[in-house]
Amino acid sequence: MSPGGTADVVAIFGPPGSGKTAVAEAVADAIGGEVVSCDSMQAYRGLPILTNQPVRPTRLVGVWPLDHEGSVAEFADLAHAAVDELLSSGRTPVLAGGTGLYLRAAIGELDLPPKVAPEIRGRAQALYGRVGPERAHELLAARDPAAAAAVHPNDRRRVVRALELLDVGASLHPTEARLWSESARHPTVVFGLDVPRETLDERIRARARAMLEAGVIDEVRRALAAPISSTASRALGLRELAELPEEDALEALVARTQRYAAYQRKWMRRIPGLVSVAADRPADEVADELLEVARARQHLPAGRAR
RNA sequence: GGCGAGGUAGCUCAGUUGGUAGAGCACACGGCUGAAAACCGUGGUGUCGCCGGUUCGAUCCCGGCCCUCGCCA
Repeated sequence: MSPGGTADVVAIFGPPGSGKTAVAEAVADAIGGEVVSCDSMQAYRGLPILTNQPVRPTRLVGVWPLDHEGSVAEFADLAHAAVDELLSSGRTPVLAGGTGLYLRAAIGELDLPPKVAPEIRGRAQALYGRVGPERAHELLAARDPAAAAAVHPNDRRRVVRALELLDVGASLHPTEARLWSESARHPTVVFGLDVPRETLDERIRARARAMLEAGVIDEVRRALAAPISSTASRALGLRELAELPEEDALEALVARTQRYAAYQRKWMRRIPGLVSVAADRPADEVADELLEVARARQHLPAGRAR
C-alpha cells in the first residue's frame, strides 16, 4: 500500500500486435499487480482464439456470453468494481486495452446518459426510417438543439439515440466534456505502445495464420450456430472466416485487423495524457521503462519493483 | 502465328457522340457520451499502356508497337 492511501493505476493501450498483454503481465508481475482487460471483444466468452484472449486468467475477459448485448456503460461498472477491489486489497490494477473507449471508461467516470427500453429505441428508429435523416434531425433540433448540433443527420445511430433519450427526459448532449478530459477516478498513468507499422503488419499476419492453425474457423462456426448479439457478431473477421475459403478469409482478416490498428492509432493520439513508448522490443524491457516512467511521476511506490 | 476481348486512382471498374475524368473499396484527416473490432463527416491521391497521325483541342477517332486474358492453330 502506498503512503497516503493512494495506490495508483497503470493503463496500457496499443493496437493488435503491439504486445499489450505481455507487457501488461510483466508490469503486473513486477509490482504485484493484476491485469484488467479493457477490450470490448475479449469481454465475450466463446471466441478466445479470434479475440486473442490472454492465456492467463485475466479480469474482464470472457465475462459476457455471446448473446449478450454489451455496452460501454455496463463494462465501465465492471471495470470500476475490479479496479476498486484491487486497490482496496493493495494490488495495482494494470488496465490493458484494445478498445479505446472502454479503456477511457475504465479510467474515468463517463456518466453516460441512461439506457432506454428497446421499445423506445424501436420507436425512434422507426421515426428516423420513416421521415429520413434531414427531417429526423430537424425534429431533434426543435426539441434538443444542443444535441442536434453535436450530431450529423446521417449519423443514424446518434440521431436515434438522441431522440430516444428525449422520450425519457434525458439528453445526448453532455453536460461536461469528460471523454477527452484527463479526469480519472484514481491517479493514472496511461501508456501507448508504439510499434512501427511494418512490424505490426507482419505480426498481424503471423497472428492471423496462427489463429487458423489453432482452429478459429471451427470456433467461429460454433459461435455463429448459436444465438449471438449484434455487438459480439461484429468481431473482426467473424463472418469472413465462416463464409470465405481459407486463403480469402486470411486476407480479409489481415486487412480488417490492419485497418483496426489504424483506428487505434487515432485513439493513441487522442487519449489525454498518454505517454507513448517504443514497444518494438522484448516485453520485459518495455515493462521496465513503463515502471521507470510511472515511478518518476510518483504514481507507484518506489522499492516495490524487481 | 490467327481471331476476339481488354489495358483509366493502391484494387475492382464506369465514363467521355473529341473540351485532360468518377464510383465503390482502400488510404488520409476529423467527429464521437449506455452499439466503439461500432457509427458518421471531409478529402481524388491519375503521364486515361507507349509512339506517331488527324484536329483549335485526343483518354476518346486513325495507324503502328508493347502487355494481359480467352479461343483457334
